[in-house]
Amino acid sequence: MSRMRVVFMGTPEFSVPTLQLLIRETEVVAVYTQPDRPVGRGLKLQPSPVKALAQSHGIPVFTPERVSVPEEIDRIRSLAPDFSVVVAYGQILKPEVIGVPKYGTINIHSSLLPRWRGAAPIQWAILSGDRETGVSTMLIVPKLDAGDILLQEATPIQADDTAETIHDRLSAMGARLILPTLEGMRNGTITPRAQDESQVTYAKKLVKEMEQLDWGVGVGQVDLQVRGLYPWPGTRIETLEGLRIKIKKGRPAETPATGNAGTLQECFGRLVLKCGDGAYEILELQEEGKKTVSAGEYLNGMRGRGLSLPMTLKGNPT
RNA sequence: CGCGGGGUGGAGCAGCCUGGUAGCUCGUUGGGCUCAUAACCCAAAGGUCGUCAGUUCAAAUCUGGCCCCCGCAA
Repeated sequence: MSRMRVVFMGTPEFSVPTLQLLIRETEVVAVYTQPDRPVGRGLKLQPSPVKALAQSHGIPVFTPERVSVPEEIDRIRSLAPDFSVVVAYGQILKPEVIGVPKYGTINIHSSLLPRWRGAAPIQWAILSGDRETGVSTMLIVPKLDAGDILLQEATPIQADDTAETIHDRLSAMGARLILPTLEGMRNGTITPRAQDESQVTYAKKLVKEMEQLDWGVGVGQVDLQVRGLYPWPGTRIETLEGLRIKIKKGRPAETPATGNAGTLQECFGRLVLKCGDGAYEILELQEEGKKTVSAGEYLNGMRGRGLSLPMTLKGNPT
């Protein structure tokens, strides 16, 4: 059986496992990714993870600001691809681009569609307290994440899962799903399934401001935010003294804390945040400009600085 | 030249502005108390204060170069 000719479109780390697999099992004739961006301290221009991988395999890489222009469409057409595979590319494809490949343009989306169409499906699944999430392969249509579903695989969201752990898991799961999807589409053994529009939810893009913790909500919701927004944008609290602290890891406390909501306190040697309806134990945190430390280390440092608990947080509960 | 914080015994921090005995909390080791303990008490070990050079009678502290780490922004 001849190897399938694939055009790959993707950009971040999430796309890498799928590209790796495609490079091994198919003929990747071209890779499209976002142009190099200034990234990191010093704002040096950095290639995307996808670009770095493709180049290391000698695959032609294209980084147009807009892929849906005649020049690029002609180029893709000349490559005569069997499929285009799109994984977190970061550009909207026009119908003329979608229509080029012989068997179709396939997308890997990190949710169990029709739930969580949009930009941040992993985070919203956690923030909403979903019991499970997963990946879907689907046909790309001009409407955002609305194409027919091809294959899906689910994974439970555990109590200690964060957006980071789910991201890594779904990234690998997506890669596992791509070959069966392509083969199924080429052989006609997969029947595209329309999304149930009544079940659609949208995962709107995350913004920096979401890091601000509303400590007036319940402990359960605080836990969902800490895990769902980790590692970005994270969860931040600020004390009246002006300490700006990011909660990196935590969990609902085993023992209820006394005192008012919105105070940071020490409780049996543990660092605890009193919320609307209980106490949240902070396990790892990071003060602005400093490195991440465990709660125990942070308490030690506080004593060295002459600071003492409890401390009151800024912000108003809803 | 994007903005900013930091490198001090094993860990996390203070001291630096206003140069002149190395401080705090924890950990480690030994001893004590206790039926017992992650609790408490006593004692001890452990640091060329990132690095190179300069100023000075004297530098963790002031000046300049270099290395490394981190936050923001993207």
